[in-house]
Amino acid sequence: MSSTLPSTSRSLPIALIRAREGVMAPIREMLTETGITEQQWRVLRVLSEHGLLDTTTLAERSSLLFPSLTRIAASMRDKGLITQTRDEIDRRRQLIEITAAGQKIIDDRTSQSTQIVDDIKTKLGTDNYETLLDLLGLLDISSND
Amino acid sequence: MSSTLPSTSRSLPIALIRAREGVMAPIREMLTETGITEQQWRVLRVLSEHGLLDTTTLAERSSLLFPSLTRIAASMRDKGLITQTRDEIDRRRQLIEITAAGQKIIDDRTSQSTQIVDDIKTKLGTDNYETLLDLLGLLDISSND
DNA sequence: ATCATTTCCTTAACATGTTAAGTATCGTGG
DNA sequence: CCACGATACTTAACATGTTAAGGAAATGAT
Repeated sequence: MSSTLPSTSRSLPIALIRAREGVMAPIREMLTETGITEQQWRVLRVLSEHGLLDTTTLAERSSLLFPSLTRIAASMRDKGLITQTRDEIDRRRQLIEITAAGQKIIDDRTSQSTQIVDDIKTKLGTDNYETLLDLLGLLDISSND
Repeated sequence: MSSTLPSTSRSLPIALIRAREGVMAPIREMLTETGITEQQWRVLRVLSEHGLLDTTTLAERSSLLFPSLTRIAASMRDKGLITQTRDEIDRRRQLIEITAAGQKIIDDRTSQSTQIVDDIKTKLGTDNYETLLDLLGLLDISSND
């Protein structure tokens, strides 16, 4: 007779939103100075880590939906942060690569970004931090079990 | 000299996004049948739990930004899910209340919603589930420590 | 080769996230 | 009572989330 929903104060979706907000607040603050958005930062991070990528792979690795990435990539191209080229073998594919200007943003902010993450680890404790990442991984659809 | 960012595959913000996506997917599926969005569902949940609320409190409890709630409330009013009245004491305040039609949505979906949450608990194990909520709470700014 | 299907991406439309500016009301010191 | 700042919301503007439809290139069966 489970006729009552759990209190919203103990709701997992809401807890995830609030935790994300807590984590992103200092990062967003940093990015405001840089003039890029959180999503653009994610794209730069992935491109910096993996090099040349097609749009599908990039969308997956940066956890962006395809239509969002289309717009974001166009904006980043206009800003000179990435280049878009067509795959000559499979002309449906688009290949995206980070530019020197894009890489410079990463380089300039790496130290600051690392500090923010360290602060969070300290706040939670390293063990808890790792536990949290593991538990979140269990909820991830794309890494199915 | 921490000159390298953590791999994006072990990034907390991205893990939070993906976990949220995993949790919300079945809920969103349920809500599609109902014809309301995830945020509207949250508003209904909070109103059902707490009764009459002013906009500020409602925004906070449903984890929505004020401008978003303004739009969402207007849309929900037009759908007949809530009522908006002005506070006669403090005429700046707006009081929002769930309607019978809104409550019916909650009632109709409570069982299904509970089942979804139970599935997640089972997937993680109850202990892990509680641990996860606790850890997420530590990241929440609004519940500062 | 040709047509249907699939794959990769773009566009469109609407809702929300986010920041900033604007409006109306309240409370307070002078 | 009045000017002032604070509070509670609204609007605006732009970026993203989300779903659906569309377009172009590859693939496979005939």
